[in-house]
Amino acid sequence: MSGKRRSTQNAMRERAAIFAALGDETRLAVLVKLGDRQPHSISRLTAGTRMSRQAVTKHLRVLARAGIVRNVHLGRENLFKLETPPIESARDYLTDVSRQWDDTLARLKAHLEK
Amino acid sequence: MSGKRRSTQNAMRERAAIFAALGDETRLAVLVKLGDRQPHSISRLTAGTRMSRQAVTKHLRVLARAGIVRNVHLGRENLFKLETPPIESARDYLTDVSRQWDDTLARLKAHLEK
DNA sequence: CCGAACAGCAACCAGTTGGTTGCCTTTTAT
DNA sequence: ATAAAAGGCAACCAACTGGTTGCTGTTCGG
Repeated sequence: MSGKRRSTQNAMRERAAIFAALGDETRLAVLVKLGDRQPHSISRLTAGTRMSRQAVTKHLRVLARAGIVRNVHLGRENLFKLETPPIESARDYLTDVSRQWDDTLARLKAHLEK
Repeated sequence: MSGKRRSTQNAMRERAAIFAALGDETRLAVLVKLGDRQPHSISRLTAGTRMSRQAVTKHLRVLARAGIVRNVHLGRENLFKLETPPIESARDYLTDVSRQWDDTLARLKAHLEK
């Protein structure tokens, strides 16, 4: 059915968005800072960065759109924290791509040994 | 030492390049086609793509520069095949990021904050 | 209450990306 | 020997990205 095809294409697009979000050095640096699982304010994430606060804000928005990060407003601060599920999904996808051939072989073998 | 810091930054840049290369829907589609571990010619990869051959060529070059794909000229054909090590390295990095505060991250953070 | 800290919005800019088309070279097949 | 298949190269284009600056609004601390 074409419904299935569309859903896989959507999944594809989401994955591409996740990888694209990860495909920037400064965003990876932000993720490393968020790796302590604590919410960080934008100013905090900007400190020591040689970049403007707005630049960091834009990067955070990219990460948020990809679902890699989630934000919560607390008082005058906007706190961001790491969201692991999409990252894990992307990781699983990479395993699939690099193992496709092996999987096919394994399935074949299992079928033959039945 | 700042030599170590530079090396982690280089690793960072390489990873960003890999993720950036993966961050495009049509490139992911190419990778899926290459998932059978067999070398494919550019024309073959273009077939059924609604895209021009040159567009596919550009995408392949992006993947090649990231080390995800390797090409070999055979006669008049240019054959591309999947190269798994960088993909696996990227996957491992994602596991590190999503894992709770493991020591790889701790070391990375220490170096970046120095 | 008032200044400073935190942040959003908009405009703008240069460089990169993703794609096209046109033309040329090399290799294969008949 | 020659036409078709495979692909490289260059120019060009629109759209997106990553970054800046300037200004405004809100919330906290003294």
